[in-house]
Amino acid sequence: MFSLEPAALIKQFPLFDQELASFISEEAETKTFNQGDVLMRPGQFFKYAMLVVRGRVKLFREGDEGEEFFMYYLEPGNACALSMLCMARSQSSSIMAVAVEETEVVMIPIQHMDNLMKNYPSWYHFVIETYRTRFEEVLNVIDQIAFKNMDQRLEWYLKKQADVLGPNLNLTHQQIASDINSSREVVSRLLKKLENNGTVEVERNNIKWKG
Amino acid sequence: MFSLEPAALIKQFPLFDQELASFISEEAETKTFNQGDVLMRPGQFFKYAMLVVRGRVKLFREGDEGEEFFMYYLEPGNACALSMLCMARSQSSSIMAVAVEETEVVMIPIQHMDNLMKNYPSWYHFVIETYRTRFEEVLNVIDQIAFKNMDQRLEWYLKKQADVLGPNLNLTHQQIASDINSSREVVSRLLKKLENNGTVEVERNNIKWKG
DNA sequence: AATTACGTGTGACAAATATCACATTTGGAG
DNA sequence: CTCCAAATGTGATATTTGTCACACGTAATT
Repeated sequence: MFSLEPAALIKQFPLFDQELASFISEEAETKTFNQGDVLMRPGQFFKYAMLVVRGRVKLFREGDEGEEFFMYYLEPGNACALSMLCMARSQSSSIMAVAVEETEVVMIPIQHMDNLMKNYPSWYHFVIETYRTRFEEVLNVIDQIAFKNMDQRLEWYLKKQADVLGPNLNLTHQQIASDINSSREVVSRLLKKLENNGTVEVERNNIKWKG
Repeated sequence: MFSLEPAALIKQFPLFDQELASFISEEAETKTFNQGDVLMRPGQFFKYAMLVVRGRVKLFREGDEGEEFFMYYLEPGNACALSMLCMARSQSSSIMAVAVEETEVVMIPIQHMDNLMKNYPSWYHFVIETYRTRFEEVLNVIDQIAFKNMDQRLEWYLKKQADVLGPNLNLTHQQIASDINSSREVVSRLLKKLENNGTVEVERNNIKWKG
């Protein structure tokens, strides 16, 4: 469990200064999500800015026929950029966020945003940094799907997974195919190629990244 | 030519209030770019937040082999989100911005950002709105290239162009192909289909959108 | 041990898109 | 007008990716 102490906040969010951490400690709550819980769905309205302090959240785009296209993970120390972007007008978003393990989130009611922006410069820097990182991430996704073939995209995907989840990836080929919007057979074949390369080792329900 | 009067600013940027417009009027400059001028290139550092007041700027992602993948246009009243995101740390960006016609831009030196954020709530709302719009735009791009076939992507592309440039699009098939990362022949064939549909009329150097 | 569900492997084929080679049209420059 | 360069049209073919049908292996269950 995460304690909403200023010191703990600063440890998770090094950009925060003392005053900001104190304020959030006073005004925010934490909430725990179970694996599979939805933090954000298309059309939802935001009441809180959400900062991850434990666990892991998967962000993906939903296609018209229910395809789930993986975009990125939020880890402890990350904030959900969308929850901060949309708050100003409680706009709807078009992206799904799901906890992939038990996940704890600091929830800051959106009515504090103006105050935070105005009186806590370190909050503003944190927000900017959050936007910047996510924007960059999304641009990288575009690079991949616009310019690269499946084999490169698969490799990039596995690398990104390994960066976050560690080198042992408990994924079925079907899950991967869904995340990169391909098909199981294609993924199986490409994985075999990567295995011959020495880039991965493939077992049932497990892929070991050796890049 | 754009006059940096508060009233003119508010007309272009309705979210601005009087104080903000006065401040910008005092501290910013305008700069005119000719057609083809580069406003932003990968790796460049930002000294100004840039607000478009006249003309039109094309934003696109560059592939490793020089492909140019179209993302969106900035029109009068829009700001370059990247120029605001990166300023905080003068980060490098990985996206190109080129004027497609003579374009005038209000340049606000980045050293004013903290002050603007702190003391001008309408600035902060404008920034949030800018981010939100651009993020949404980029997510739509991902939708298209992740889930749609070329014919749908072409149609979407033409519609987006027509929304900005009007129904008469002075584009060659080659330019379109480059913008959607396809090839001229494919674009020609798909355009013919759309013409049979009644969605467009195709002439040399000109496509009339009738969606 | 037999059964079952699930994950994976594989070949044949289909569809979408890219590429190549070359023909044809069109508008403008001389 | 003539000619040239640019833009477009078109068929043949290659490549990439998706789909289908079914075989096989493995782990859990009865």
